[in-house]
Amino acid sequence: MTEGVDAMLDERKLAVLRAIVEDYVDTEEPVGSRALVERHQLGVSPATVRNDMAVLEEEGFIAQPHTSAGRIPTDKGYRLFVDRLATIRALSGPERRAIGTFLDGAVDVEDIVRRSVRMLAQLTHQVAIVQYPSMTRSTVRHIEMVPLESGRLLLVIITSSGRVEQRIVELVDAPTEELVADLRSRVASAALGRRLPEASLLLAELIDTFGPQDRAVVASVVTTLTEAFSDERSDERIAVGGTSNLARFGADFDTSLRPMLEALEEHVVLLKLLGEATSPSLLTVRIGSEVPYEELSTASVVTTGYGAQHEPLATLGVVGPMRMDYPGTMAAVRAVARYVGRTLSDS
Amino acid sequence: MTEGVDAMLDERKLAVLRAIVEDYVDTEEPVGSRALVERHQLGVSPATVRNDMAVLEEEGFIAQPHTSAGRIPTDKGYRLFVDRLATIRALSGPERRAIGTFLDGAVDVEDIVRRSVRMLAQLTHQVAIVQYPSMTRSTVRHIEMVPLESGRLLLVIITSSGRVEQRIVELVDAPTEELVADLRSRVASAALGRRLPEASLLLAELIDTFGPQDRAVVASVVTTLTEAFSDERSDERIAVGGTSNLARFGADFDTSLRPMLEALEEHVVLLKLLGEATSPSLLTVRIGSEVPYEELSTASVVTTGYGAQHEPLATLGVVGPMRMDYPGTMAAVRAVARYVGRTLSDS
DNA sequence: GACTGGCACTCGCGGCAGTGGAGTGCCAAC
DNA sequence: GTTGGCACTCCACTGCCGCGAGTGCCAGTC
Repeated sequence: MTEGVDAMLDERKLAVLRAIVEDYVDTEEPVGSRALVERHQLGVSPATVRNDMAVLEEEGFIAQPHTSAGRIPTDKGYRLFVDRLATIRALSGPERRAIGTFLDGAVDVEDIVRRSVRMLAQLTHQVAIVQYPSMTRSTVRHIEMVPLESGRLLLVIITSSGRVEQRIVELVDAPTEELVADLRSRVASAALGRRLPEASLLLAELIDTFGPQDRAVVASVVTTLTEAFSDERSDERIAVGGTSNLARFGADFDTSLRPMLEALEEHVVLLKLLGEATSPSLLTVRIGSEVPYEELSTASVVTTGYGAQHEPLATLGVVGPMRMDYPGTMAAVRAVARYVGRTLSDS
Repeated sequence: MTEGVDAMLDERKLAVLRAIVEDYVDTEEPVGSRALVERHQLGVSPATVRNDMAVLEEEGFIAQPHTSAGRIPTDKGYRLFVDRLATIRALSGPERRAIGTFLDGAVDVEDIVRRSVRMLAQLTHQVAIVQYPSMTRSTVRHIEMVPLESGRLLLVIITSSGRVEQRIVELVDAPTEELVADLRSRVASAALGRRLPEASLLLAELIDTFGPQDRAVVASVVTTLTEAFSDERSDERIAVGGTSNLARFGADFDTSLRPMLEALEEHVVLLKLLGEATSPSLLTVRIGSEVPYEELSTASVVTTGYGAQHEPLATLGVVGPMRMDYPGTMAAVRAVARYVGRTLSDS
């Protein structure tokens, strides 16, 4: 496939494609052969460029909206551009510093997510989506177990993603102090540092290691913990920002923007979208028809996982028009993901 | 003022105004005299209606987009309609049941707010805004105080709004069991059932009632509780839904919708908007220029407080085009507020 | 005096033809 | 392989015209 492209398209044709993508992203208008040679140092005449364009069109990388118009890139054209022609532009120093200082001010997970959505939308001028750190992919950092009055037991779980959950277990009769102490230490050694699903499994095995008279208590506690671990609600949560940037689509509101706004409110759809990225930790770019949702098939989606050292906790990214500044957007998404990951593991 | 209106406008002119508002809301088009007499039983001819319309226009209740067009209501016209001509239409049985069952499924405050935003947007086909229950306006329902190992003390606070907060106090040396028991009961009697700011004051007074050797401990605990009580972050939070209903504005995207979308993302602005309602517990309707924000001055805002028995915890409402179904919207907002209040105090 | 039918007038909107210009494809020449 | 030239296409824009909805006014009627 790649050889095919190389055989078909020489260096200059690729340069023409790159120039077309760049100009079109810039001007939002179909770009013609004359404008191309004027704005770029291609060293050839418009006529030559026209010949190249004819080939590029035949191969499906560019298209004409109508006969007497310039060319615009197709999905396939953008794909080639992203894969082989674009270099991810590093963010400017001020931009990087802005991300850092803005995220450093965050006080908790909620705040980090909100700030990063805002940051991402601002940097890319597109719609930003940030998934809350996933419970199932984070690890158990701390478990507190405190007897309250009248046989109730308070459980507090702190995860590596900074989330704090508390549960209260109602027990038929109050456990002895020794039992609680024993349970506490055994639960700790079974769960601490482990991923939530794994911890659940180990905790389940714990029940049988207790004497029969204690099993009822242990079972309730374990069940409650397991429930808290697998609490899907926290995996379902998502923050969206910068929807006013939908204006960049420039299209007709009712036919194009409205369905998108609706899709963006359907967090279930967005979660699937984020979850379907090919590689959870790498930067994924899906362009136009590659986006697996009808409503967003005129858009492109740039996502990446975030979290500590290649252990993605969740995904974030942006949704924007196919005609977007891919190098800049990819750089911004990657940078924000890194900072968020760092901020989360620091706190 | 009211006498002025009554003197100026007889019964039929008011009926004409009502008919114009209703038809315009329905059809989205300027309404002419012929259409009016056809759709309503006014018992007079178009010519007569035209005379009435001329008076209504002179008084500023209706206007013509251009000479040869029908009339549309002005801000002032809608105001009169809402104040004197509209009767709040009760919701249908199925609608009411839908609210009830949908909100009953909620598991916590977060969920209640999310569900009510969705519900409100769906019922009104407008942009729904729900403020999270205010900490400062809710009361202390329960305080748990549990000594942990190594001189740490776990505090759990449950408020009337269903919110659960926990804090851990680090103490230089571990308090005796008696002290904790004493503190627990005195804190409870000072704070339980009281509003958070009030409770803070009473707790502060508590410090001096303890012996000097215990004051350091008591002071730390009270400080932590007070901090938790006045946690402003929870007062700042807001949920927005149904933004795709902005399509109902039908106006040009860039000039009108875009600024609105931006305003709706500025939760600070929205919080002010909700906070500025004339009466916190009553239904407030602000129309067009009455809305205190430039970006939303082509919109109307319907809000009301919610919470248990006339003790508003926070505010919710909708933002929609001036041309909205006021009776229906007002009914929906009021109904959802009631159900949310009930659900919160139940849980 | 209030209401009505008739009538002239206004003005936005949709359809239509004409024009200009941007851009192309092709071809012959270098 | 590249280039300049040229004929061709087709969209965007403009001005024009006729239609129809709606009005305001006036004279006539109950």
